[in-house]
Amino acid sequence: MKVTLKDGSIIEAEKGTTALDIAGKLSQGLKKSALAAKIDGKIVSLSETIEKDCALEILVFDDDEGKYALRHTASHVLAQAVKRLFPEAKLAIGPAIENGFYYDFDVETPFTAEDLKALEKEMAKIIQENLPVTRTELAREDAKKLMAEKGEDYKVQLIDELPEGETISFYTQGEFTDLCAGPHVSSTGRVKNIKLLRSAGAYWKGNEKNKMLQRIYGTAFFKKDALLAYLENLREAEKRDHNKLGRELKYFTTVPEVGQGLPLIMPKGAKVMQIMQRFVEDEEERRGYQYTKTPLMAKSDLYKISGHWDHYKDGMFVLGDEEKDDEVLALRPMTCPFQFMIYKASHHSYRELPMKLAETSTLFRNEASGEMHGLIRVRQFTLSDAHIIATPEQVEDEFKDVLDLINYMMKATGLESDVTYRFSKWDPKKTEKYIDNPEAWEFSEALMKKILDDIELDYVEADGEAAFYGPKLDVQFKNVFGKEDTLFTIQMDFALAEHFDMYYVDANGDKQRPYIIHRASLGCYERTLAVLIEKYAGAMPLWLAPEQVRFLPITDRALETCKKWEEIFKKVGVRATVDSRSEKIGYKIREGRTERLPYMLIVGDKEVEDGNFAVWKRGKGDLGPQDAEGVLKSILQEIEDLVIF
RNA sequence: GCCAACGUGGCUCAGGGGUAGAGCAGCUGAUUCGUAAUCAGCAGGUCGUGGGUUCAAUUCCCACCGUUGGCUCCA
Repeated sequence: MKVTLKDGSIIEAEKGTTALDIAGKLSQGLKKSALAAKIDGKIVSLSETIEKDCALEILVFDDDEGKYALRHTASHVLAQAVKRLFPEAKLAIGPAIENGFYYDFDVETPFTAEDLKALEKEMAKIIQENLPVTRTELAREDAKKLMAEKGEDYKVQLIDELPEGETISFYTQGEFTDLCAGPHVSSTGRVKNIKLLRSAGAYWKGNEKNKMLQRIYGTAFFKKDALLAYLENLREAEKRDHNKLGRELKYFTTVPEVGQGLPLIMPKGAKVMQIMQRFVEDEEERRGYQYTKTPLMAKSDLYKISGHWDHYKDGMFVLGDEEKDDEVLALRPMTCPFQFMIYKASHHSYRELPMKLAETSTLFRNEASGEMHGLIRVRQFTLSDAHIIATPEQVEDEFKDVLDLINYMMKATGLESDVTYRFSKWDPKKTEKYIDNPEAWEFSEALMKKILDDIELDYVEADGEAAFYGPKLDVQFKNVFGKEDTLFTIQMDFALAEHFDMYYVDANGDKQRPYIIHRASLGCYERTLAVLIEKYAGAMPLWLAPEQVRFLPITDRALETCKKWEEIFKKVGVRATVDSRSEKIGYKIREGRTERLPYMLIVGDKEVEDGNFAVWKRGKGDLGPQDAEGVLKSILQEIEDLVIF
């Protein structure tokens, strides 16, 4: 029997040898670090026997599949520990996920921090016991019977939902058996380094109508050092949390009297937002966008036309009572219907298209209380919003132009390497969530896919993430906790032009329906600010820094010179201040460092005399004395280089 | 909205059934200093809010509000 290895070499093996045996033949080291195998492209456990010629790859922890196998087994070890300590717990599901694993349990009382510690100890024991993990297959009825006997109602339900003809497999380690497709590592001893991170509630099958189960999150690594490094990383990342750092650095605050999800943006935060807004508005006007200013609220009539009343009412702040009042108003959750009314206020020729209407738009969404998070999920936010009304022929180019604009914004803010793209599609099963027009969905999703493939964008597809009126391309960013949020979005809309009866007159004098692209360019400013704080750990890029330069006089004798230069810097547009307090220079520098100032220019008797600044630069430290005018010029140059490229 | 943890001066935190403490920040004064904290003094809290238990509650119990991590939802 011939087995082809990853490097193309072929070795002879007897029928019935296992993947692990072959790993051992190759090297003892590989045998030790092997976690799973890939046979003819299929991921399997190492205990899998090989019966015919095949291609074999031994997977280790550095391979994603190896990682998943190890962490998947770790989740079984957790479940086994839970069963030992809490025999009444019912098992739900327990997959490996990015950076770790979780397992959902149905228990009477939620797990406490002490429970997690005890479970971790028990898991260490199970790992110590080094129980072999073995696979068995059962017929559907036998599988159901086995799980029903054990009282595992959720597993019975899972078996019922498996498609006809599917192999039903179980994995057993010691006294513990779990329904599972695998693959797993060969024994519990391979799991080695585990850490339980937290417990949290989670709905069975992710549906809020179902029972809430208790989920335990954990992680596992092959090497202890890697686990420790990962935990250290988590702690480091949390220090960058915008919700902590943004408050510490006085970018924003919240007070109970104002309310949840309603942050108060402080001068530093407002300055960064203002800089971004000016940048966005200038750039968009250059690209042919026209700015509008529309009301923050409207009668319910408007939202009824757009469909928001039917699809989005729960998310809106409604002023008044539909039963009692003649007129019911609502704060706007979106800008589109308002700008559509502007479009409709006059007749349009195809010659005027594409028409690009932009607005720096404040929106209101009544998020549920548990959903608010710092500046990332709020109830009022300001979006650099726009709607492009175009002929069908123009849609493709316009879509590409929007992507180009977004790219430019991401380069300017330095976020381009931190984002991923998500092609958000509808879900035909969720009819209540989406406009019912299957052909239009199929058509617009196909069009969008063509554009994305055309420009060779690297994206993932996500079902059920579309807007109610059409598919989207979302630009996603992960926060310090690894949670993903949308930063920018481009949405294809085939429905609202119809709802609003928008049209243009074509070359033949006939009325035609335009296409509409909804898009946000620098996302919403609150969220973008949060993302920037996290990415830069509060050290804003020079062009966005609320305070770019601070002059530090060493003695009061240098104060006049500092004030004179402050005026000059301000005149040419550099945001500069003077720290005029009678404190020691070390104290002022320490404070400037904690505030992440990009530049501190220190002026003492020597500098006054020589016309120099002693330059302190963020990330570089003391650069020594430099010619004052030269410093100003180089700072101006540096700012320009960051924005124009 | 659901599951859980948490809530003590502006911030970080200690304490704990007999009405509260530290450091930083603030204020006042002194110091004029060369690259991460000068010294001294002063002031600041009805311990998130409201109920209950108790002779007595900031501490124990309940509700609400808020914060945090998940779930659901979403820019």
